[in-house]
Amino acid sequence: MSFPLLKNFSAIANLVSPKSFPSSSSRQMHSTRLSTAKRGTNPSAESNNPDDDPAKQVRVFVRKKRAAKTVQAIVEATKPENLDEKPCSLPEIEDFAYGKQSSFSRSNEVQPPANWEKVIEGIRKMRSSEDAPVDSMGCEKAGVSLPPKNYNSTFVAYGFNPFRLLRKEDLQFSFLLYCQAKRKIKLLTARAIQRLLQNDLLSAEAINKADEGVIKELIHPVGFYSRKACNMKKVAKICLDKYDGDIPSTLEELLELPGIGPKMAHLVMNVGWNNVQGICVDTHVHRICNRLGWVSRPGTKQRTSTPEQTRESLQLWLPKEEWVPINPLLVGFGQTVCTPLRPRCGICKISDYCPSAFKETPSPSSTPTKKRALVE
DNA sequence: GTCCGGATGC
DNA sequence: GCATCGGGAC
Repeated sequence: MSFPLLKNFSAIANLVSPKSFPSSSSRQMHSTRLSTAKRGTNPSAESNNPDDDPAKQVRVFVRKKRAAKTVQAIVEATKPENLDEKPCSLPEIEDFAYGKQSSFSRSNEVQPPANWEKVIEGIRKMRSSEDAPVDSMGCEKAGVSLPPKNYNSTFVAYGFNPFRLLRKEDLQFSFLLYCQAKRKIKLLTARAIQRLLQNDLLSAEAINKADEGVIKELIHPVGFYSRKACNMKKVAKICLDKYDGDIPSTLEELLELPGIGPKMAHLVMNVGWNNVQGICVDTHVHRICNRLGWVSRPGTKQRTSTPEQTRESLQLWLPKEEWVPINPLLVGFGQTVCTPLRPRCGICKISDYCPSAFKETPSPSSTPTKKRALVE
């Protein structure tokens, strides 16, 4: 089936995942779960106002809670009393105290893993001779070598005319879209952004006015286009209402936007605002750091189970200069050599330093069978 | 047919 | 923890 024409609303409604728009039954479940909290105030009628929807309130509540938790963890880890005991004059810490820059724990208990510099050097060498999708479309590529908030070359790289985007806020917002649309396959993303641009849809204002179905059609080939279109509308509205069409400039506010989690928030902070608060950990960084034995769950030697754990563990020892470049480096490495399935240890030049080298299932057929066996 | 990718709900 | 989202790559 090709992509259906989104002519009528029911077609759209069918496409949108039930999780984005809870069905009446799931809404019922939510209200049951909320019973202790909600029933006392509004026992019977369910209002038509979407803001009164308990399911929505729960989602907002959970999102805020997650955001608060992430921020709290950073704040805790970098409180002066949790850093070195002596008053410290390091610029990073002074900056942190005033909320400017770093949130960098200087815990001296965590020793960097042996040979980590050789590993990074080795990966850099491998990366310079290969070509990974992230090289041609990664956000960092545009950000690192540019002054803050200057995305023009990103757009020029895609054949856009940056001068059509006159206002700084529009650039910021479109950058967020760009990050949201960021995909493995460069052409898909480029075309999606190009189509948005051709329709003058690269500003919060325009997205806010645009029809969701139209946005879906325009970004269609990217993954999760349905939910992304929905989130784009919501983000556009929030950006207009609260940030004057710009995007938020703090981690906490970014995390409150729908569809923006820790990974995206850090990426936007790092590249969009040139304000490094943490490492942007995606599945590649998560997987590779664990394979290398670079990270572990607090107090143990076990692998981390979530990217967030990996981020916290990695930040304990990785020097801050590496916080931004580590992401494109490992993503590229993960796309070409250290692949999720059947890593190519044979061509990997750092396998001598890797405790996981040649240890993961080399046979193509074994993985599905194994998985099935585990499930059953 | 299986994997990918992050956010999210359960 | 695990499924889900959508369609392309393998």
